[in-house]
Amino acid sequence: MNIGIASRASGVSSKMIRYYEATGLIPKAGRTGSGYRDYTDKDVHKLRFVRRARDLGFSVEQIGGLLRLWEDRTRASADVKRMALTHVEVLRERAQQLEEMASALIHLADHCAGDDRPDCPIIEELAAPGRGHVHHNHHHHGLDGPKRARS
Amino acid sequence: MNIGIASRASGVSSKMIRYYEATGLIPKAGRTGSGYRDYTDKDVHKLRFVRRARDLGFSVEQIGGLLRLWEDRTRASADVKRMALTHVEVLRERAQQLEEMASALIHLADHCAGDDRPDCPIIEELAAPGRGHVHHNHHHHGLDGPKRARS
DNA sequence: ATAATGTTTCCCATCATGGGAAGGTCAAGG
DNA sequence: CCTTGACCTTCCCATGATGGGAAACATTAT
Repeated sequence: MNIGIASRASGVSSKMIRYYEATGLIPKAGRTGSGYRDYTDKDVHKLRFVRRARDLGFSVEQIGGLLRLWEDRTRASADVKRMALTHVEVLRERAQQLEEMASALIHLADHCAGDDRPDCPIIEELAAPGRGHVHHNHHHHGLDGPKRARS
Repeated sequence: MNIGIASRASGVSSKMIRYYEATGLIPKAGRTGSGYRDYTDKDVHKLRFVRRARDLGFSVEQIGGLLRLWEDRTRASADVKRMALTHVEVLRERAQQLEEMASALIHLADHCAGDDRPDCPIIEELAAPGRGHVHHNHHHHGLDGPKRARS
C-alpha cells in the first residue's frame, strides 16, 4: 500500500508519516522495487494509534513510550495508567493557566466601557498594573520568572 | 541604561528584547558610542507592557496591535475591549480542548485496573477505538481533519 | 595590566507541521 | 509507444517564541 493510501486510512498526513519514520517513532517502512514506501494493514493500525494519542495531547516522545508499552505484552497496566494520569495532570495545568489568563482579561474587560471614548482600563492596566481603575483582589500566580508558560 | 538592566527591570530577557526589536515589535533602541543598546525608562515601560500582555497569552503579533492601540490616544475603548474579548474566546477554546483531552483520558483510566496485569483498556482503546472494554457515551468533537489542535 | 562581567552579532535547536521544488514512477488513454 | 496526470521521493525552508552558545569587542573592577 502506498503512503497516500496509508495516510488517508490512518488520518496521518504523508508528511508526518515520513517525519515519524525519520525520527524513529515508527520503524522504517518497507520499500517497493522502485523506492516507494510500502505499508501493511498493521502499519496503518500503528499509525492510527499514533494519531489518536496525538489527539489526546501526547507528545511524539510520549507516544514513543506508549508504543513501547503497547508492544510489550508483559507490562503492567499500572505503567500505562500512571503515564495517562501524569499526562492528565499536565493537560489540566495548562488548561488552568489558560483559564486564568482568560479570567484576568475578563476582569479587565468588565471595567472597560467599550464605547467610543479612549479611556480604557485594559490598556491602563497593561501599562501600569495596580495603578489603574481596576479593583483587583486576584493575586498573580507565579508566572513571573523568565521561563513563562507556553500559551 | 544597558540591556541587562532593562531586562531585569522589565522581566523580559535580553534575548527577547533583541528579538522584539528585530521583528519590529518595538522600535530600534538607541545606541551608545560603542554600539551598546541604550534604554530609557520609557522603553522599559513599554517592555513591561509587552511582558504583561504575553503573560495574558497574547501573541507577539497581537501585542503589536495592543501597542498601537496604547499609543493611539484617539482610539475607542471599544476597540481594545473587542480585542480582549476575542482573545478570551480563543483562550477558553484552547482550555476546553485540553480539558476534553483530559476527560477522555480520565475516562479511559477509570476503566484500567492499574495493577500488574497487562490488560489495559487505555492501550486497547488507542489501538482499536470502540472495540475495547470501555463504554463511552462521549462523542468526538471535530478533531478529525489533517489540521489538528495544538496541544 | 588583567580578569571578570556585559554586550554585540550570528548560527543553531526546539516541536509538530506544512509548503514547495526538482526529479523519478506508475497507470490510463490516445 | 508516448503523453498526461497523479503519485512518490528527497531536500530545503518556514512557522512562533524562546534559549544556547561561540567569537569578538566594551566596560568595570581588582
